[in-house]
Amino acid sequence: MTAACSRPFSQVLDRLRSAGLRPTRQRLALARLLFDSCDRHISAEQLHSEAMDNNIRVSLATVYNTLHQFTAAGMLREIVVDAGRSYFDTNTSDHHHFFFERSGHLEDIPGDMVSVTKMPSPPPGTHIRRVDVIVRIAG
Amino acid sequence: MTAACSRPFSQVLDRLRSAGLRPTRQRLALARLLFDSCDRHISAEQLHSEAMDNNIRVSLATVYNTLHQFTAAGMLREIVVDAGRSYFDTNTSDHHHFFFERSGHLEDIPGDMVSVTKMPSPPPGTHIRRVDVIVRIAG
DNA sequence: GTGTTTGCAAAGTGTTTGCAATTTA
DNA sequence: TAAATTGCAAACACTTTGCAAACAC
Repeated sequence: MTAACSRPFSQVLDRLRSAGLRPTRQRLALARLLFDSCDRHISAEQLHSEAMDNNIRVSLATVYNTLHQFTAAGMLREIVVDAGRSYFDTNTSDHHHFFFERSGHLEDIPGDMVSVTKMPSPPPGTHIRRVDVIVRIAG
Repeated sequence: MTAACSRPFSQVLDRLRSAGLRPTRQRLALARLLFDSCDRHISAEQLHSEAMDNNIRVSLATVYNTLHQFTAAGMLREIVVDAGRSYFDTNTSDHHHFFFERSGHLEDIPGDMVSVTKMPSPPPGTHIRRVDVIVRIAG
């Protein structure tokens, strides 16, 4: 039943602890939904209704809080492809995305499939936090 | 008075006509604000208040409509960096962006400063509409 | 005149917030 | 018990919509 790339329960617990987050019922249940399968790109509303489907009582506000807390803890990465909706990616390693405009669906592109060269340097005192590449697919 | 890279009035008119858009007072005034200087990254609210400052009477709804019509006509490009706010870029040539997270400010990166290699092909029947590279600057 | 465009205010969307009640350590 | 967390509903910011009045051709 456990998907090939699920994260062990203990690892999730450790991540929560080291982020100073108590392992509450809601956070554990959401973590299970998020990390029991691979490479999910999920919105808050989607995760909330998935929780409902699994009889996990959790409010939408808590889903938002939890997604942001997990993101701050490095367990998720936020992706913005489209004004007015955020997706959260369970794959936090270096990679990029196809965005299928027709369906709104996201798909990973491995980090080594893209190379960015000759980047101008950022102003002194600042640094590059991340480079997002979004390949927009139409049709 | 005219900035170095402004677009001639006649070109704007032709673009509007070929998109089937009547050159109304509002559209012409907004076009002037947008294209009289170079490489602007502007939100609907910003353009609306700029119009107010210049005594151009135009409603926010019309600013939104106009920005979308200009985008459909290829005169603008929409950029999404951040859920809940769209920017419109007056530079429609091939290029990418620095996004300064602290200030919310955008800056162009010339297209030839970035190279994307070995891209996986999109599914049959679809095509790549655009590749967006956003370099997120923190600090 | 005829069809397009506009402005307004209302509705819609996704997200955040304030605070009392609950839960955790 | 003290501090963190939750749920709810209300507030929010941005965007879109519906429709009558104004406008372009």
